[in-house]
Amino acid sequence: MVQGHTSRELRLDTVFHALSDATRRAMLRRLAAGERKIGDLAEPFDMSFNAVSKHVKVLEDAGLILRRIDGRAHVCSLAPQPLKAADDWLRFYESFWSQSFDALDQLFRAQNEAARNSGIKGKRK
Amino acid sequence: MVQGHTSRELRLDTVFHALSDATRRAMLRRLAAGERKIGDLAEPFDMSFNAVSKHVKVLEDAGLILRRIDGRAHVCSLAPQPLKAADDWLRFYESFWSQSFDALDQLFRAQNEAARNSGIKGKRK
DNA sequence: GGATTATTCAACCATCTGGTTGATCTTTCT
DNA sequence: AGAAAGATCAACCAGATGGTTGAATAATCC
Repeated sequence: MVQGHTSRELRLDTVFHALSDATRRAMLRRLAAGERKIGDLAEPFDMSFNAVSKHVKVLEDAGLILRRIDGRAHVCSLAPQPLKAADDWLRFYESFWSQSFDALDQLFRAQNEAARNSGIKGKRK
Repeated sequence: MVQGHTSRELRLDTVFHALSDATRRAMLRRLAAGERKIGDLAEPFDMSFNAVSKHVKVLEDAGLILRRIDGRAHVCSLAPQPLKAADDWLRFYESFWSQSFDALDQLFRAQNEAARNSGIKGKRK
């Protein structure tokens, strides 16, 4: 019964979910170059304007973009803080991937860790 | 018609999706301490063993864990490479979040960038 | 005022998601 | 051999997701 479900966890849920779609990631890349109105964001994609509008909403709900209304146009800009939150979570694992151990090394290492930590089912059969 | 959909894109889709669930993130944290059999992974959570088994499959399909079969137990270990791929994607934005600019600074900056970069559809018709 | 532009909202649809239960399979214990 | 343990598979379900179309709203152009 761990299941903390802090608001920070919920936030990470929505941020990672927003990032799990290539269309939305491409939009963020585009916004890194500067503000874009939604129509401009839609232009490169082979889907309806409405579909793009929905993607923008997902990004907005995740806090990844800000929307400024300028006349009849909605202008979007990048809001990078949630990306930092996601990166903070990921960087916990930096030591694992930076050690360039291959699958076997990793297996060995993990086995050692398991033996030290749990001690339980060290050997079987 | 951008829509590259390289296999690397597909990979990021599945990795970010796998990370978008707090239960799965907790499992990865647990595996960072060493190998665990699926039953051990299931123990902290208030859900059926089968539900946990499905989560493990999602992580496995995303390449985030390896599974080794040991007698009747399936032993999981962390496979950190896809986490690095996700981090690589995220770090592109490091300059944005590290500059601690607030929303207004960012707006200003993005506007300048937009003026310099696009120029294209500044006005049409 | 009327047309056009930029966008949202609402309804619909197929598929995916995260959970459940029940049956099955293999391995280990006694 | 039979029971228990560890896990998968299959079917089912409610709700979310990603797309569509059509209608409505608000701002700008003529």
